[in-house]
Amino acid sequence: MSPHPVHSTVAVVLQVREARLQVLVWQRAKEPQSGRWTLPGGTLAAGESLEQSIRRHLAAKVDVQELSHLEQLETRVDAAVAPSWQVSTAYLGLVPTHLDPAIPADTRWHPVDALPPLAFDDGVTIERGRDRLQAKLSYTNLGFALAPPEFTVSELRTVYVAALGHAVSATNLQRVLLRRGVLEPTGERREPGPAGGRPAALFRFRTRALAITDQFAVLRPQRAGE
Amino acid sequence: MSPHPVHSTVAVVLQVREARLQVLVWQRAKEPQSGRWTLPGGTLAAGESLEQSIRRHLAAKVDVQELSHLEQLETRVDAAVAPSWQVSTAYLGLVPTHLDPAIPADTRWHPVDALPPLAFDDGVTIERGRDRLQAKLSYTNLGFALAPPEFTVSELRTVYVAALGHAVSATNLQRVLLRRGVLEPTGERREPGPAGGRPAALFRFRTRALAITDQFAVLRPQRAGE
DNA sequence: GCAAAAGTGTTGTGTCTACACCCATGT
DNA sequence: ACATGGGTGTAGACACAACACTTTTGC
Repeated sequence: MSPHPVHSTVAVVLQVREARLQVLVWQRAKEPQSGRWTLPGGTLAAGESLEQSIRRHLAAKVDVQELSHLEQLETRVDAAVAPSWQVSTAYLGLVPTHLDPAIPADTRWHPVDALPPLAFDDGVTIERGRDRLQAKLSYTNLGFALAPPEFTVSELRTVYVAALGHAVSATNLQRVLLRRGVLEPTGERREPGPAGGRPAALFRFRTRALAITDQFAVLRPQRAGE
Repeated sequence: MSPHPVHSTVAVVLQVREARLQVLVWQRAKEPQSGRWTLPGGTLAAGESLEQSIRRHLAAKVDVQELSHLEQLETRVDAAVAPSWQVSTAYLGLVPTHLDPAIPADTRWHPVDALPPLAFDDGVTIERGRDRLQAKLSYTNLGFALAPPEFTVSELRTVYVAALGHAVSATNLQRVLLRRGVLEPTGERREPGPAGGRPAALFRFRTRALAITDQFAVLRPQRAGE
């Protein structure tokens, strides 16, 4: 066993596709765990940061330009990998619905609630990524990372339903996000389809950088006062 | 430069001491950064997990039994350290107020709002640890990790004030934590001091394991319904 | 006119802060 | 009695879910 561990970075890349939250995974051709699916990633090179590393490895799978958000999840020592001693840092990456990145033949999108057999602890890592996404959808503007640049409220609703895994009321979605100043109307409207219906107003996220919009700041006095 | 990085673990150990939130730091005797203060920690050994590693290194500074909470913060590649290539994983550790761990001569507690010159990026790491603590005090029962086993509401209040850095109303603190089922009365009372005053009821945290007590779960329907 | 889809008005509920007031003790 | 510190009652602000209702379109 070498004196220093091999450090690798992996990513849970999530996107809402066909109204389901899906994760990008890659099928191992070689041992160990041949045939099983794993998260994309690879080893850390000298002189690069962890974020540079995961972006470099993902570039082989997805166009990095298409990642609308990337944040670190957790680092752990991988137990089972026999000869080499491995430390890996997991990231969460998000891709907005209007993009359909070209991916290599050995990779595939799988719904996070119907995963194939996974290698190592990747199942746990995916779950952690999904939990993080779900939590941040509630108290930040992270929706921008899943949604296209412009959308109607009901389009945004299907994204939230897929990501959160429960029903979401379009009425309340619109009101919450407008009240918090997360969405703004573009002024344009989407013309109705052949079935008719009132034309829908188009919205966009006011900013496309992560911001906390619901300070769960209990116990804080409201009038100034440090 | 070796082919693999050296992996080290460090910890932001926080405790409320003398009504201020303080962090345990250690003064470097050797270059690089001799004389500056750094976070305790050390290199990862083969066969141990990251959590085992940081607990082992901390054992030299603080009795590990006294850590009431330990969670991972962030991993990053340390830039400046000249010859060796370093990756380090930071943890947040908490010590309850009723303990006063014996610490070696080269370590000291420093208030997080009045820090001495720090080596590397340790200032940023400490800030991140404090932010995490402050956020979790709002929506979890993490107060158990700072508070002694039993306490009056006003004692708990001073802990929260020190940790959060802003005024906290004893009235509201009691009500919020009781409503959420975080605290429970022990049934005992604390006799008043020589100045008199009504005797205070004693409370304890109902559980001393981390639990989310305020689901910021906006947009979730209240009647069942997946 | 009628169906379809979007959007608004309104009500009820719960959680929170703030502040007035009451309670139990020592001197 | 009165000072000291602990605890409760209550009102107002706000955010939210739910649901009825109205608006705007196609056929």
